[in-house]
Amino acid sequence: MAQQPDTVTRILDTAEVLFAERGFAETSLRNITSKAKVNLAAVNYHFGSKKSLIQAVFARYLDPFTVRFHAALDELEADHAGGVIPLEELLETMARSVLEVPAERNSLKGFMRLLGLAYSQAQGHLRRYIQEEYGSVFTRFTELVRRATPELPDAERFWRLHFMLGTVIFTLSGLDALRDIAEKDYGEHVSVRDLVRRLRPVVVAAMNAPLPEPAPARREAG
Amino acid sequence: MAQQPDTVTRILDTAEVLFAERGFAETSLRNITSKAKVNLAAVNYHFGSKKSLIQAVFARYLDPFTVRFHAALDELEADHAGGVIPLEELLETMARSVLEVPAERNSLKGFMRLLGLAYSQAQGHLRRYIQEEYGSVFTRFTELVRRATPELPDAERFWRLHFMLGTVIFTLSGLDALRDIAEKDYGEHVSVRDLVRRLRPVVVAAMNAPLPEPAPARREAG
DNA sequence: CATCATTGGAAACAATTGTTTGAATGTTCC
DNA sequence: GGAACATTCAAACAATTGTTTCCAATGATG
Repeated sequence: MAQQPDTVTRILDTAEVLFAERGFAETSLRNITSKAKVNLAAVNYHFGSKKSLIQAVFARYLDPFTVRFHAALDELEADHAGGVIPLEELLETMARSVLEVPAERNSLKGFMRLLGLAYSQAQGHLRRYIQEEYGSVFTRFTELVRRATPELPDAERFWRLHFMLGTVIFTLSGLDALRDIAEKDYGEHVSVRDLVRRLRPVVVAAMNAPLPEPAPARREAG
Repeated sequence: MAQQPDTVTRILDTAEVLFAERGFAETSLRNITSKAKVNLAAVNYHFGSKKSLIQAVFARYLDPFTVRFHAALDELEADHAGGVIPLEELLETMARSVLEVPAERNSLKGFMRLLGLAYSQAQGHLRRYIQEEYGSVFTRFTELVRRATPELPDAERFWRLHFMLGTVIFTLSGLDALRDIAEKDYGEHVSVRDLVRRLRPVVVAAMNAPLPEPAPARREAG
């Protein structure tokens, strides 16, 4: 019989799945511990609190991701030796880094749902935690995007990046439901890699879209 | 002194705000009733259960929205007398309909966050409720989009519409946080209408993006 | 006047929550 | 072996949850 993973890993594995399925508040520690076949107190013993468990679930993905992404960006910058890295390559690199980490554990879908939850579930502590721990890698990325799209006003680029972030997170986090519909209506099985392939031209076109008409002059308050 | 709205309205108003701020599970009935200054039992008396209250909050937006949207589409179809309605006009009409309803109560932001929650918080009953009650409007809309984009394969259009749905919901539901950043970093106050203005060219470009390269032939399983 | 739906208040309900405790067990190292 | 430490376990804790009940007051409707 295969050796059981240790308690900490079992808790993380189970918590990850349940959080992704139901959200944080809707998943009790008893749900987790019973499904993981560990004692209830084990969570507080190993992680201290439910909050910390949530953060630990994210850290297990984001720590290797940031390492990998930084390395990939290093390589990319070396290849272009001080020059500008084209937007397509930046996006490609990001997509590859995001896909690689959870691919090792066949949990891409779960990770995407977690990312979606991190944004949507108001859980203030999580947003703060992610921002503080992993903000720098995104700052680096957006700076490279800035150089790749010099014609875009800063504010416009900021918003478009978040538009695309929404596209990706929303789609991949709701993937199961959407996949069912797509398969039923178009008889087409969709893998995550198919989705990435479909996303590529859409994201590029969106980032390169013409600038919006300028805002109408605001009337002074009477 | 201004006449207090009746109990049902006070509950709905307060629940809407609190749900949008913290999510459904994180908002207790006692939170709602104490802030709304109504008795705890009033919720179960008027709505039956917390689930029904959640659905009622949504219905208060979606009922007038569907009426308005259907009417706007009727008008649009009449204008184009059997012909094809351009994609831009369809999107414009949708945006206008979405904006009009909550604008009357100055609660656009809250409504958007609610929409985001409806998708992200796994709350199965809510998704089912919305799908069953309001699915037909979206079916009608997507059919019109189909005629406006005949060059797109059906599956591709399906995915791109959901990409854009993600863009809009994600952005508008996280609006407060994003707005703070944008205002701090770019000294620019962003209204919802500004966002819609910025979204327009992005969404159009995304829908009209070139088709992705065909999927690589799948190797047969060995 | 009588009837009935609505409000308010307080209390209790049973269930579930995250967390803590203290004893039992296992593991490690001298 | 034995001391020191880490882990597991069942049980209990205090707090909060959605829901129900009972009773009194109110206001509108017939």
